[in-house]
Amino acid sequence: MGAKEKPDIFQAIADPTRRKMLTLLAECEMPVTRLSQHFPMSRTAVSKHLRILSDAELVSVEKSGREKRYKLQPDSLIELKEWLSFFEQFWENKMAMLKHYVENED
Amino acid sequence: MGAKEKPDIFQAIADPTRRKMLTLLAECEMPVTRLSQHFPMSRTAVSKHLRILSDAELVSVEKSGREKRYKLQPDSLIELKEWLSFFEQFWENKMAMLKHYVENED
DNA sequence: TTGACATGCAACCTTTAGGTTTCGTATTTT
DNA sequence: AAAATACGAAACCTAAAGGTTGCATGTCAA
Repeated sequence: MGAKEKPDIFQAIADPTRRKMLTLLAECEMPVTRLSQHFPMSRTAVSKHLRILSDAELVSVEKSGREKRYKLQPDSLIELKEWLSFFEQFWENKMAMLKHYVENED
Repeated sequence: MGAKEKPDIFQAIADPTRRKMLTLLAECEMPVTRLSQHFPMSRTAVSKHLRILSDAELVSVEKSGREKRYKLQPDSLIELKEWLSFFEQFWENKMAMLKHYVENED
C-alpha cells in the first residue's frame, strides 16, 4: 500500500469502520492496539485503515516511545464542507428544518 | 444488482464520477444518454452509477415517454451535514475562516 | 408497421478494498 | 541480557466495485 498518495477524503470516509475510528479518536487520541479493541478485526487491519485516514490527513501520528498515538485531524473535513455547501442552495428550506432540529436536540 | 437496498450515502458519493453526476444534475435534469456524453464510459456504466445514486435517494427519476429524466434529490445530503456537524466543534476557528471565504466568494 | 432511439438487465472480466496470518524490528520492562 | 510489548510490512485470499458487450423491451417517427 502506497505511502503519501493523498487519496481523496470522500473515499476515506466511505468506510463505516473508518468513520467510527474518527469518532473514537475525536473523543481521545490513542495508539493502534487500544483503538483496535473497539473493532472485530485484527490490529493489522485497523492499522491499514489508519494509514488511509492518515494519507487523507484526517488523523495525525505522534510517536511516543514504542507506541504511536493517533489523533483526529479534522481540518481536511473542510473540503467536504465546501462540497456540501454547493448543494445547500437546492434545499434551503430543509436546512432551516435541520437547523431547528439540531438546536432543539435535547 | 439490488433494487432498493438504500446503500449509505457516504459510499454513494465516494466515487468521483458519481459526484460529477450530481453536479451536472444539479444544473439541469437529463436522461441517461445525454448525461453519459460527459463521461468516458459506456451508457450502461453511467446507468449503473445512476442506480446507486437512486438507491441512495440522491437522484429521482421521472419517466417521460421513452426517456427517463434523472434529477438531483439533495435532501439525503442532510445526513452528511449532520455527520459533519459533529466534527465542527473540533475546528471552530477554521470554520469561521471558511464562512468568511464562502460569503465573499464573488 | 417498420425502423430508429432510449433504456435496463444479464453475463462476464479485471482491479481494488478489506481482511487474514506471519514475520522483523524497535522499545520497554524485569 | 532476556522476555514482553507495540507496531508495520509482506504475502496472500475473497468479495465487491467498476467497467465492458450483447441482448430484449418499450416508445416514437415515417
